[in-house]
Amino acid sequence: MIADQRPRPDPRLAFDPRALGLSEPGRAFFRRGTVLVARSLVGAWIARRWRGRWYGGRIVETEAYLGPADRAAHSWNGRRTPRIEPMYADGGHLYVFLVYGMHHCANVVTRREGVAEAVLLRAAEAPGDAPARLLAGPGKLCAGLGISVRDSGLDLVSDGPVRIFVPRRRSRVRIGVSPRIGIDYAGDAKVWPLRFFDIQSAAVSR
DNA sequence: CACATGATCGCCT
DNA sequence: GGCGATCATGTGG
Repeated sequence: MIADQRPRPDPRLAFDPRALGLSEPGRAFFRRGTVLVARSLVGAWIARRWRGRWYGGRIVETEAYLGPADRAAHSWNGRRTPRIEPMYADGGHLYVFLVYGMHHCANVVTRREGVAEAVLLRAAEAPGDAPARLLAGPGKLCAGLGISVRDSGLDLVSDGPVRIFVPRRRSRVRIGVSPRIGIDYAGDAKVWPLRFFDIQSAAVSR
C-alpha cells in the first residue's frame, strides 16, 4: 500500500463534472490571448482528481499577467528562473508559487511555449452545501483543493490530476473588471484593468 | 467597518 | 538581507 503523495482536498468540494454538463477545452483554448482566457475562465471549473473522485469549484475571479512588459508579472523584464519556468511552457499548463511563506497561488499558463503569460485563479465558488467562501482567495483556493508548488508545471490538458472544465452551453455570467489586487509595487501596471470577476458571486474578494 | 499586524520562507539581489 | 499575485485576527471608532 503506497501512501498518497499529495494532500487530501476538502471533502466538501466533491462534485461530478458530467452531471453538471461540463466538458474539457483543448490546448487551443489556453493558447488564445491571456485577457480572453482570463475572461473565459470566469464561470469555468478548477478541479483536482483524488482517489478517483473530482474535487473543485466554479471560478469566479481571475487576473491576467502579461509577461515582460508587465511589472506585476513574475516574468517581468524577461525574468526566467527555475521557479518561473512553468510560465514559459505551452498554454494549458499549471504554474504554482508560494507567497508570504505560507500561501500558494495557482495560475493557468496561456499562449505558446516561450511566451510567459498566465492567469491567476483568485477565487472559486464551492459546490453543493459547502460554505460559499471556502475557496474565496488564491491561497484558500489552493488550500481547499490541496494544490501546492509540487503541482507546478502539470499539464492541465492531458490526463493529469488537475484539470479545467467549462460549461457546454455558454454561461451567462456578468463580468466585472478592475485593477489587480496586491501589486502596489508594479508602477503603471498597477492600474491596468486585468482583474475579472463574476459580479453576482459572493466568493469574490472585496 | 476600516485599518494594522504577525506568521513564515523561498527566491532574487 | 528584504520582501511578496495572502489570510486571520485584533484593535478602535
